[in-house]
Amino acid sequence: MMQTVERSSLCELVATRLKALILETGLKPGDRLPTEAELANRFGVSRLSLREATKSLEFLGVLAAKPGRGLTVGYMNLGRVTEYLGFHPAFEAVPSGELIDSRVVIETGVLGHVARRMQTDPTLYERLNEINARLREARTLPKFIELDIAFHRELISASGLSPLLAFGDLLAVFFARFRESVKKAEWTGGIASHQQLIDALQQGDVTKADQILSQHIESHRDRC
Amino acid sequence: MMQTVERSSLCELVATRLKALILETGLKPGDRLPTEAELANRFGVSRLSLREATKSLEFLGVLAAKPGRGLTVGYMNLGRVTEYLGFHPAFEAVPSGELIDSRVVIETGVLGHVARRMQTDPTLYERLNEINARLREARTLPKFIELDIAFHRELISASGLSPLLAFGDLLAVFFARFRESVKKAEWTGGIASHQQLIDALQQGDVTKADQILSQHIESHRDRC
DNA sequence: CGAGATCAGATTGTCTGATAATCATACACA
DNA sequence: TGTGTATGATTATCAGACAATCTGATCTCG
Repeated sequence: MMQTVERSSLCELVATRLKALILETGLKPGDRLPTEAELANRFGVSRLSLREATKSLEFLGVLAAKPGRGLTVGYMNLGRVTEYLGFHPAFEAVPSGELIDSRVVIETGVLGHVARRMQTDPTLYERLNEINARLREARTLPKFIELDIAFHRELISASGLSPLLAFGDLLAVFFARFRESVKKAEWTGGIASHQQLIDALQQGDVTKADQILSQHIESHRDRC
Repeated sequence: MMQTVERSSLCELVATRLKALILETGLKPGDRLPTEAELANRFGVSRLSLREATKSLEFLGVLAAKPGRGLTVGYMNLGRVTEYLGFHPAFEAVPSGELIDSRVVIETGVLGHVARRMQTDPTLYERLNEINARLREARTLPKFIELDIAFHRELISASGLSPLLAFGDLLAVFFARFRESVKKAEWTGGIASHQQLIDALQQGDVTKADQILSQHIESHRDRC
């Protein structure tokens, strides 16, 4: 008998059933699941095998477990995923050009939304401006990198599109390798670009903002 | 002694050390790690605790384990992540409007790249055209949905930007709820939009393609 | 001498059972 | 009524064992 289908390990089968259980019973984040012992019994596996599955799901944030309290549906934190995906050597295979192009797509894509929201919410401009101000006072490379990441994150955040913010965070991890090689002389130019960008946005000139930002990100292309 | 800091579970500590191990020794996908027994011994934990960490990382695709062969660095498959993140009830909280806007940003953002690549690679147009042809012959809603997803995936894929393709897959999962409510009468219009889109792209008219695609995706906004 | 089959060792997969740590709840007491 | 304590429930971690499976070396036969 050809059992060509990849023999899913017990762990994966259990994970699939747990997923189905959550879906079928319509559990929401915070709701409690049956105990490990009962789930193991219900699925017909040992408690250990069940634990390997719950641990994996817990790692993703799908589930949360506390001693004395039991298993609950988790609140899904993408940070864990980005942390363990971003470092991975498999992603070094992604050509630098694709990373840059992808960032340009996402960051320029949100500019229209940002400009529109700036009209009604003045704190957006203030927050971006404040980060850029702190950027001017940065004296060390790590500090500069930290604030530069914060600026671009705030930019996407200002669009109010949370899915893109999650994507941006993931991209930022991969992008770290570029920023390491930034020369100190280039700081000033970068900060000036930021300022032109947010000023253009506040004036509602999306086309100009787009042009500035594209050029700003493209400047990484020479390196690496 | 205030130990207010969240006491990371052993599993998480081990996962962190495993990550560090891969980074420090510069292991690449396919390379072998020490055995579970040795790692457990090195980290000072039981083999079971170590296994919970490796299982979690295996789930993400960071590691791969085979009996008789040992642990190796994995090839990182994002499909697993999207499968278990996409279904999660926590994401139902994301407003529909944000999902639509995010999709517009990504899909219209790649149009320029697609049009450029179409100039040198005629198979891109052919592939999109073929999916749309099969779309015309679809008779059931599930088949229609499947092909519609395939079309939009192919569109992003044609840009050659693999990071955005991964994001698009993730978004597609969340988007499933919209497609369920598509009326049969709307199929025809959608297919026509697809055709106008790829024709505009082949002619290099990115502005026109942008306009068609935006309107096409925006049409979902009424539903929900 | 070479190629295929076979066997032994190594390694992960899974199980059983037990103890410690932690939390939620009910209860007794002031 | 409010508070502190005790109890039970539940997960966290451990130890040891056996089965399943793969890798690589050895052996046999042409």
